Amino acid sequence: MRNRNKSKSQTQSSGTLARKSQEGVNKLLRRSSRLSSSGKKEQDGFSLENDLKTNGKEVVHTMDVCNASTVEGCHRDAIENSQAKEQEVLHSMDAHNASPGDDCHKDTLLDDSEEMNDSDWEDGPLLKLDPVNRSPNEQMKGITIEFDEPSGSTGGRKPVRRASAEDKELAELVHKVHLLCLLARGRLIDSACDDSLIQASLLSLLPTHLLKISEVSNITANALTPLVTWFHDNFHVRNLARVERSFRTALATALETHEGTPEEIAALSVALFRSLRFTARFVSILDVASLKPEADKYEPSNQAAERVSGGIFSTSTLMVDNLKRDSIAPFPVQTSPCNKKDDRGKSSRKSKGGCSMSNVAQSRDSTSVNESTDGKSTSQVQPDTSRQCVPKNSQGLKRKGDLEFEMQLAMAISATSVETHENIHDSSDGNNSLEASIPTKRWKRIERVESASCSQGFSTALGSRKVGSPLFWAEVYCDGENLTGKWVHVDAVNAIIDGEQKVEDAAAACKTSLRYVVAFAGHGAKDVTRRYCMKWYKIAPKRVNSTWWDSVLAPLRQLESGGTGGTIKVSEHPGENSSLNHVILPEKSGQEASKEYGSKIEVESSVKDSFVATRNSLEDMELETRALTEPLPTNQQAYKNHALYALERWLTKYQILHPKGPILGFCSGHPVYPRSCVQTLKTRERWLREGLQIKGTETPVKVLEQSTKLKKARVSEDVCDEIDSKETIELYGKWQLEPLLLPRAVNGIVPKNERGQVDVWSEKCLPPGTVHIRLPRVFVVAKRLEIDYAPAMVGFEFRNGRAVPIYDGIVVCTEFKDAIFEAYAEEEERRAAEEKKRTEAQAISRWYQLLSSVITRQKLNSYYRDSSSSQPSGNIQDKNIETKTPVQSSKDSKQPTAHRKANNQDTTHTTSLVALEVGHEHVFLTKNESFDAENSIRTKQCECGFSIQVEEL
DNA sequence: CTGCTTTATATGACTTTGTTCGAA
DNA sequence: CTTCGAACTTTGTCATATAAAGCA
Repeated sequence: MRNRNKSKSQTQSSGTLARKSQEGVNKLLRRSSRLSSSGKKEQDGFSLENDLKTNGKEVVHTMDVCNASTVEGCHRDAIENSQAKEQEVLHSMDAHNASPGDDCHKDTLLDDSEEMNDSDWEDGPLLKLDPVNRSPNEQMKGITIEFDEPSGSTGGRKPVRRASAEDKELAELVHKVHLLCLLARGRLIDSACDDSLIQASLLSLLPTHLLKISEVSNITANALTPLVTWFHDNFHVRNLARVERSFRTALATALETHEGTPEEIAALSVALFRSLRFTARFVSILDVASLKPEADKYEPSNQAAERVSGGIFSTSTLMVDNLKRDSIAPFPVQTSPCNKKDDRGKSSRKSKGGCSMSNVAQSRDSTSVNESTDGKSTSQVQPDTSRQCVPKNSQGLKRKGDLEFEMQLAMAISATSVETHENIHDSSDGNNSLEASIPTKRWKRIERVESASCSQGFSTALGSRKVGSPLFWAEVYCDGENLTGKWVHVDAVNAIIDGEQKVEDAAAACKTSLRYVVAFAGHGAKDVTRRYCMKWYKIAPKRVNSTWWDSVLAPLRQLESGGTGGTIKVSEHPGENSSLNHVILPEKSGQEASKEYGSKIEVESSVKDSFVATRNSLEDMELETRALTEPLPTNQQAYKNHALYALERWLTKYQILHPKGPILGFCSGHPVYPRSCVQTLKTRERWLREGLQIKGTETPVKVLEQSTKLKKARVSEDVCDEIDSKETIELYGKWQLEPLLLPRAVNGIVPKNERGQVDVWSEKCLPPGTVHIRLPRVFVVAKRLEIDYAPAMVGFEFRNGRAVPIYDGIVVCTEFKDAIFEAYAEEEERRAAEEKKRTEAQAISRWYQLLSSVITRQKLNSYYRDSSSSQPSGNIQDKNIETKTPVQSSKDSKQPTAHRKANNQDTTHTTSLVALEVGHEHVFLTKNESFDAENSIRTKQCECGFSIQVEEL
């Protein structure tokens, strides 16, 4: 028996073991697949970013590159034991030696394996590929993984693996954390811009004639032009491999050398404006990790590399971080020679791209190190900047990504060249369409050249990189604009003033979306995305839940509005920043105040207060207006989830237009309604849950037909008419409702529903005059007292593919509440007493059983003297159990047995007492044990001869 | 030939009101 | 005899994402 037990438990445990290890391996596989792909990316100069999105733990690893390889190693070791999957894993790990085009193949492989784990695990190794005999050399040659498509790989290409809820949650968390980090970074930069030393140094550099600008009272955007031009001519974006201690020192260095990252240059411009007593903000696109899981999985997301090796903030400023990695990465990633070469070529190309926005200006002054690697492509656009730096690469092997990149670069350059020239001299907004058309044409031309020069075809649909995107700029408050004053976009890096409409296009050209544009000032921040984003419906789904974001920004907004008011303030009332938060009448006082302010700098502090508050609220209004006056999208799909507009055809089953109008416009013939007319409909029962009921006279506004389930019912029941009425779902809208009015409880009778119960979704669902008593077994009391009650259903449980109601307590009339509580207390007391009595009785009976068996045994022993007390039989030793059981010896049999019972697991009764001298402690060594398999009785023996028999269950 | 629209398909999310049998 | 509780079992529908086809 024991043997059987043992083997059984072994099989059981091995069963669970197998399951456990399978789970473990699956997990490892998943992780290693990520690691391997990231490992590959390291070598390609790409990134570990995907890990950020897939596994929380890996976030840690991705934070420093050096760990990654170690981790990979560990995984490898760990996986070594799992025979079946190992090969695949190793193989996929080796994939980083393969060419970059293998992404999808690899994914296919991993996905397949993941899916098969459930069913095929026990069937032995999956020899899809035969990697065992493959020599490392072969792998090093960059042989692509080939497999014979054993499963017929449905659909041919990459199997789409949908993100699970877990993935989404994780992605959202990463997104949020990233946002917070970027906000923090922005505040850091903002406060560095306030540094008086830096501001003073900037002022000292400024030519005298430009200093006068601070005396202009009603500053306009145009008035800023000479200042911005000067700044642009004197400060340049550059690749810099600096190991910066803090941003402030970085900024100081940038100031000293007149060059720095776009971030630094933009920050310097903000500092300059502030030093001239302008109200200026540092504005940044927060280029966060995607909210959707694996959204940029197939992008060659080089930006992610920056997140790892460089700062998180400078995600899209490739040049800086790539260079950094190449030159100063503390733990250079292992790269095979060929890869390395490639990598370098690529990164230099990237770095060139990073500066593209400012290339035009920089080419004037040849400090720019940004060499173009491919004369052909760029020369069309910017002949001056192209110099052959890495000619080999450009002639020889070109990969899809490179071509793509070069095209984008060219595009960006062309876009910049147009914008820059036109904007400096003329800040009107009329030439948008012209500008937009030019890059496209260029692209086409370039593409033609490229495809001609490179025999291999390529797809322009390939993932594109975020290169050279404008990410940082300044906003200066110009009182001279718009009567009331206005925040003016000033991109000193690219010498663009008042080009807020161009930001979106420029960013889009670089595949950066304006999900979050945040302005930093006064240690606070404000979301100004709406100023720059024209197509809100496109970015809205890419942003976090707005309540979360608003709550995060709320305190920062306060600071910001204080800061933007405070900067411009005259120093007479320095302590006023904190008291700026009361909003006074928005528009009128604002205009007055601005006029007053414009006339003279000495203004009364109260007026200033209102002015400041108004400035902030004016901006709010401006942004709000933009939000509400978004142009109608031209494609229908945009209306699907548009926040402002709706098309009837995109409504869901449970939606309706009420009232149906006004019609705001037409989109390919379909009338466009305001989204506010869209009402969500619910069934009577659904509304009940919210404590609402349908007004007596109302008829369902929409009736849906239910299908499959009731067709079956019809077949079985053959009662068509009745079911037909059942087959519809009657929906009602909000406007048809009134607060729930349940029949009042009268005469102690609880009004119940058709099931004889009360659905307690919330307090509102309780009929008036009743209470919900949530106590276990309380219904017994009510029944005993003959009080009318209804079981309270509180929800559903999904069991066996079926919904089962959950009951909790009862609903009774209020007047019985106290009586029930009283009776319940009594009842519980009684029950507890009974329970106690029962347990005691049970204990006594068990003692009785035990003792009588002991006595019986003893009688038998004394009767048949010859039978020995110890019965050695089988010799099975259980090494696992080594018991030292101290047994108080006593002639009274009760105590030791009790003791033994307590000390031995699974013991039901014991026998065989030998009187011993007092004080001896029995020691039961494992080697003295024996086990009778037939009766499953274990006999333990002390050195003194005392033995004890234990029946194992 | 590109880009938009439609359609098909797959998946995730959400839905949600029993029966039978055996032990106490 | 009644009562209680556990086991059984895998539901349908809608929204959404994606690919592919269709179309201008």
